[in-house]
Amino acid sequence: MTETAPAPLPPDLFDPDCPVQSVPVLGGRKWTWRIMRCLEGGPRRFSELRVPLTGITAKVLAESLRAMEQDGAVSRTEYPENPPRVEYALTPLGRTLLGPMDAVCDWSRANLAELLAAREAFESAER
Amino acid sequence: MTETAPAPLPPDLFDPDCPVQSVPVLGGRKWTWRIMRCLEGGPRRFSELRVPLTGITAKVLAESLRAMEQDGAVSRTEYPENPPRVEYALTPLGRTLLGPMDAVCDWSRANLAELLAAREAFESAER
DNA sequence: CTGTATCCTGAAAGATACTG
DNA sequence: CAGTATCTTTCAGGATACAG
Repeated sequence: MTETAPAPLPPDLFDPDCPVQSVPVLGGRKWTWRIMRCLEGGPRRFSELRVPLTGITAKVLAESLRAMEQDGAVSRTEYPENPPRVEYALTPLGRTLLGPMDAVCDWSRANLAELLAAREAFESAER
Repeated sequence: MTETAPAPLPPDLFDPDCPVQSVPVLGGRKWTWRIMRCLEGGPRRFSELRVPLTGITAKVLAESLRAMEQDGAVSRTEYPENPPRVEYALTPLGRTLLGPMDAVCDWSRANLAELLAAREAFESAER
């Protein structure tokens, strides 16, 4: 058995219809992770979100929030006042995502140095 | 204390230089998660990867692999044979990412139904 | 077999101006 | 305050052909 027998592949995960492919809420959007973090501490208004999310435009924030609302991770509450007030908050479903997100964030922090070193080494090797 | 005092925001995570912002390896790419999974069982050749990754083009696979190699998550070993053989494998660093990835994948599987329901409810409410 | 070289498309993001 | 309406930019991704 010295032959390199190809190890078996995981069964699912490879058809386009697999749940994980939709990697919901996180799907390719740039700001979703940070928005989730901003809402972690409680409900926030539109303008309150814009402050910590440096550089985000109103348009992109509105689009992102609507996508997250659509996926059931964020709720939007409109108060019929003047001037208008709207509050965004994590739903119970959204909160359950914080744990898995932490796992990835912690990994990023813990391995950032090694990762940057790898990038530098790659640069050096290429030239 | 009936006033809605804005809860404090997490300290970091919001400046553009924060480690987590680079969310390495995963950064916005469409195929990285699946490629990681394909390599989980052991080293694989370029053409072996193309099979389970239905629909990926050679160009995109090559680009993705190079990005992952650059981040130190994947190693590339070239064998000077004819015809040429190249094997890709997860590095030790890459392997440590599998755990956090599992957390998100498991979440996706566990909450897919609720998520799809939320999308339908959103559709209904909009019209 | 393992890629690269072009060209093209589409979706997200950014800039700017304006509205209820 | 909380967005929308346009327009432009950017870049990952896809299609196809070709190369070492």
